[in-house]
Amino acid sequence: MIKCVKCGEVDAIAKSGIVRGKQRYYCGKCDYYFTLSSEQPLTINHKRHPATILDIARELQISKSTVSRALHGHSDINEQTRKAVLETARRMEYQPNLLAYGLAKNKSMTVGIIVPEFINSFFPFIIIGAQEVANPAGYHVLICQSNESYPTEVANTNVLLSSRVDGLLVSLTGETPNIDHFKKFERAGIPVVYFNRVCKDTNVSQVIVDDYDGAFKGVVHLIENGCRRIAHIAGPPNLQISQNRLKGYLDALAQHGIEKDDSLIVSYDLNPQQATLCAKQLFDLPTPPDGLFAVNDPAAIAAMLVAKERGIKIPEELAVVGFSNEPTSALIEPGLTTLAQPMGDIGRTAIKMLFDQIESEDHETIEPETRVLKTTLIVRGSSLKHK
Amino acid sequence: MIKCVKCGEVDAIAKSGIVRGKQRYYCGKCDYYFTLSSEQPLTINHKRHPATILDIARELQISKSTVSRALHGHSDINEQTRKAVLETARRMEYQPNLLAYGLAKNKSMTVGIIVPEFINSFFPFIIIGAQEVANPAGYHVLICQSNESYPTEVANTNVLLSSRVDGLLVSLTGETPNIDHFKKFERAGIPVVYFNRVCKDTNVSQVIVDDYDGAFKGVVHLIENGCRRIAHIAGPPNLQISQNRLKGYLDALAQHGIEKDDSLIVSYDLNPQQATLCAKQLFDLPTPPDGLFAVNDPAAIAAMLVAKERGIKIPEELAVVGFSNEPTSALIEPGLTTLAQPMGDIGRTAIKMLFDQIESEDHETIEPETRVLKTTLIVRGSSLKHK
DNA sequence: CTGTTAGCGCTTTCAG
DNA sequence: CTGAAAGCGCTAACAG
Repeated sequence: MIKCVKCGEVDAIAKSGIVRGKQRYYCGKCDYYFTLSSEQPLTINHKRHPATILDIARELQISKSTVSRALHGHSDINEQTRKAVLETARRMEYQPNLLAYGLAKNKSMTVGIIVPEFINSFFPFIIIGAQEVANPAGYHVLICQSNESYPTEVANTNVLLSSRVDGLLVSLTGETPNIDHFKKFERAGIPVVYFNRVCKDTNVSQVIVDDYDGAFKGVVHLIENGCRRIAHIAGPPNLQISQNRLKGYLDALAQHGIEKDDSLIVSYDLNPQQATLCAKQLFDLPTPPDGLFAVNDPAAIAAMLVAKERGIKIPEELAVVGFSNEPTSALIEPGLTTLAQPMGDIGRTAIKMLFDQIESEDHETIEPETRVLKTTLIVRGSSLKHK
Repeated sequence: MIKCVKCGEVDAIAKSGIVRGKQRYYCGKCDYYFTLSSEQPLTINHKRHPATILDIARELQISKSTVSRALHGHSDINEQTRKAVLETARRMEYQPNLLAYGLAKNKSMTVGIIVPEFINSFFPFIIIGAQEVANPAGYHVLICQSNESYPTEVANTNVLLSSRVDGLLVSLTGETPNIDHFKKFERAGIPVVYFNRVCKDTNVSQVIVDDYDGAFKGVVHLIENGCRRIAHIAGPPNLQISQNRLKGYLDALAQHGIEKDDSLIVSYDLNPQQATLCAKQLFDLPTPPDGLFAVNDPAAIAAMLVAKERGIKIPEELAVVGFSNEPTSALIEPGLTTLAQPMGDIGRTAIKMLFDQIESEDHETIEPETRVLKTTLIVRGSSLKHK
């Protein structure tokens, strides 16, 4: 309710245009034009209730539809009105209620991302890449950790479904047997892009690196450095990365006339302790390996620690190659030779593909696509026998 | 012929009255009541529209309030009705719409957490601790990265305000000059708990470690190992951790009769590259240090790399102590002596304090509290001159 | 024990 | 260019 600043009248007050971004009023009783100075205390009590568009509307004596339009820079809006709304919003510390927005638009402006863990730097780098694209577009990223546990991954999908995410990025756990739990998203019309740890299912969008090629390059590098008995700490068999890296390893051996020795291939479930056990098992072999290709850096590093403990000299007695180029690989001694993955690119590419699907009116029309990025062999001390 | 919808039995089926106009059946084999409507194909089209309580209500010919009550295990509900609702919900793949729930209850079941970065493992471990408490309580954690940038931190606060988080956990950036931007939460009645990187403001709830004590212990350890010229790579002056660790360093020196030398104290803005520069500056001194206490592990490790590059022997010519016990500290060579922080505990404690405030009806009544956790000196090779 | 009704804050036709 | 009104999915009195 507006009160004339001159005579105090409340009934005979009419709006009379907007000047300098402020609503001007006219008092019919004392024939006086005035604007409400911004010094006036606002009527909201933030304690009870954050400012809403209705508060702004009331303050300005306009409708909330107009406020909504002004806030979104709708074209059909008077410039003065727009300014006044924006100014009042600022003064009231108005923050749009994303819950209400999401409910009305059926769009949460949030994308989910499920990663197996974020203690190592690999997934954080990917998440950062994804956020670099998402945030400027006005989207938030809801990060879930499956903790390498299949049930947790399933639970995560339900959380994200409840949060009504507009899209989902996933890297599977080492024990995920199938992707049935992601079919729910498909049914709900929510696009999903898999990255890094994907499943056999080819009918999905995914971003991966050329694991076969990377593994091949890594193992060839070991062979060229004189290794003949090359062991492999492999990943869980359900993951494509494990299968492809194993294949790259095997093909590199075959192509160089080295016979495959099954006792040199041990499987690791991505659990750090198990990597240590795998390494011990390999070093306990009657004829221990002179080279090691591990499915990832943490496993390679765990093996290096075991080797050091046992006095096995790296790289002289054992040359080691990892996968991913975790920052730690450059810090340990000797430095770990590894296959660098473009982590930021993986995140950016994956979320761009996701946005393509989100933005396309009809998600069906987008063909599932597999984007394959390249790895780079980073040579460090752990593999250079002759030097 | 009637078939049990649960176990498929056909013989042990009996009629069991009529509920809401439908013939109800009872399966004696699996002790289950059902009506035939459940056999009918569901009417929802998930593509257009995920199941809502209204869909369940229509299917069961009951009101949506009843569905709501059944779903939340409200006591005043018929057990049979509850079961029917739950079963239908399952069949319809019903997922509660958190946006609608939040709007209605004015509670998003989400707490925000702002961390400066999550490439190092320190903050991830804290986040995991927080999630361990939050998830079982039905809360989600919305993770924001301020990226050590004050403007980004301010932007993050607005995002979280819009998301209507029920509470906030924050660790400040190295350049945050004040906490005015968090006052918005106070005004909105949203509790905030600061952790690790806090501000001078004592009138807030916070979880920190005893930085002074940790630094003191670390520096005394260096002195006891024969260091006399101990340098300090200090953190940004706006942070309490920097001030307190510096103070611990200074007091340890004073208490052992070692005079303070300002040229041995260099300040670092938490930017990795700058740590390297700081180290170089110290090693370029006419009389270089024989000991180094760094405000955190990344700085200590950066300094160790510079030292190695220059052929400075660690620990013989330079003993090093870091802070936090990042996993990498155990992997580099020599191992980095450091002050372990109970990261999981920090996260768990902080979010418990937050929940205490969220759950208390009147947030005002909770007195701001500062919880101080202990650090532990982890001695590794980087500091053991006599061995 | 269950149904009715009125919002929560925002968007979005549809009329002016 | 602006307003009125309906509705997004859910909760919460208030009646029965």
